[in-house]
Amino acid sequence: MEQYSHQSRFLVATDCIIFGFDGEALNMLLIKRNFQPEKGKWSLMGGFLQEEEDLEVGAKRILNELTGLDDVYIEQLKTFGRVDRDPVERTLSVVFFALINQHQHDEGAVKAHHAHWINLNRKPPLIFDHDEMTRLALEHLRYQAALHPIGFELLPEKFTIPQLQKLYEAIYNMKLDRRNFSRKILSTGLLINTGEKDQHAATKKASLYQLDEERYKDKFNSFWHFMPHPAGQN
Amino acid sequence: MEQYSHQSRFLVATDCIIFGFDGEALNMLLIKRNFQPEKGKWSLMGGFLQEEEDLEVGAKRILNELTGLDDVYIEQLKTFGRVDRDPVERTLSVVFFALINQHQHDEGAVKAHHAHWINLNRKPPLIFDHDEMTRLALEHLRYQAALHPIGFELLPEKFTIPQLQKLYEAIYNMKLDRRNFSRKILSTGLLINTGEKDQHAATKKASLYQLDEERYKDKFNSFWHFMPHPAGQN
DNA sequence: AAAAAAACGTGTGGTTTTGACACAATAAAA
DNA sequence: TTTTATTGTGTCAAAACCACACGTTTTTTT
Repeated sequence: MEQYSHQSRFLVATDCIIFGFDGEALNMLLIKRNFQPEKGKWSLMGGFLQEEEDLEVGAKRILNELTGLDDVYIEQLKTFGRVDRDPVERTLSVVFFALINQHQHDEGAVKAHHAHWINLNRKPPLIFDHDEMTRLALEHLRYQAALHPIGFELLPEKFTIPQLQKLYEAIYNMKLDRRNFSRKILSTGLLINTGEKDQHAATKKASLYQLDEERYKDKFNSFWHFMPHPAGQN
Repeated sequence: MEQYSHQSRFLVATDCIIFGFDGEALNMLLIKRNFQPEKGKWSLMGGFLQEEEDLEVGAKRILNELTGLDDVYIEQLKTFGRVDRDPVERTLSVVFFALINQHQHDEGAVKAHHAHWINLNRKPPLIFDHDEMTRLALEHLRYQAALHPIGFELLPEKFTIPQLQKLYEAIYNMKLDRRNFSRKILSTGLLINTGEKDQHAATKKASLYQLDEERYKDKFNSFWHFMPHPAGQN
């Protein structure tokens, strides 16, 4: 069959926005390009889609190449297609959104790609339309994290409630009330107290929790309001 | 510059999921293909992306071709890229999600494309991965409508609260309490009572409302809970 | 060794929001 | 003019929310 032969064909790339959390601030993994075009500038990690490769597989390939990680939380975010978004040749970019446990990645692979964890509040300008992609991803993260129990993807398997709170505070750039936050999170029934205590802590040691995987899958799409409602918003 | 010359290029299509509401049920606009492949089967409206065309422009072109409408609410939903999703040749499809006022479209254009408004509850199987696209779109509609004041896009400019409620009931396939629904919707402050009454009604005439465009834009991204919380969900 | 400091865990109370439900008002039809 | 269908407004108890207080645990300070 040759019905499509007269249609145009396009380059398709995948770019990944990789968020990580170091316990204090929200970071993203960026690379300093050592190839043309825009050599030396900051950009998202990306690559071209291969002939026989599914989109998500392509994204995971790129993620694995950079972080050494395999089981990463990713979502397809949006496809960017402005005609002139890549000065070399028109390229569509399917943008993926990834959350990883920052302390688990492969240092070597990161170094090899000239990649760095950059605090979101100190992000340099990126090439092409990567700033726009980043804005969208952050918006999406805020949206998702307010409604779904997604933050766990950024934390180690076992974590404390105060750690989780710090993560939320970093995501939204706001202070939260310790007691209300704890009550809200626990009321989801998604957390299991392991009985262990966080030995890192300098003062009173907080309990370590882990996800109840069963309930997590079940209730992922329930609606929640993890963020407080500023008075008068409704 | 020729840096990308050795990379693969792909066909890129746009498919549109077009939702409409006839006052009773939620419908989508589907076409009966009169061309190969899969001639005679039902499918979404779609078309190939053109060389110098932005993605959203392409989607709007296709929408306009089918409905005659120009200012349509659309969102990019997701890009489908399974290697074998189109049997003729690998084609990526960027799926758009459109909400239109069903009573405003161009009958002629619809007929010319062998298109029909099909009640979502009686949707026939569609070609390729269009069923999966539809599922995702419905899920997205439910998600969006539960949290954002998006339903208005499916109604005429002036509408009554009971009309809006019927729309929500159609979206979620559930009955809602009239009084609570009204209270919730009005509490958003997004509706202006025009003072007019709906002259269609057979009994007591309901007030016609319209969107407060100003506040709508401002508050679109506020969080709401338009759907009731079944007891014990949280 | 005792006191201070820091951070954690749980509780309380007033306010707001929610969901279930009742009743009066309006307009056409019988 | 009665009946019927539908709309607008109100009530109340339960639940959720937020602001805030207090006691506990562990390290640091003196």
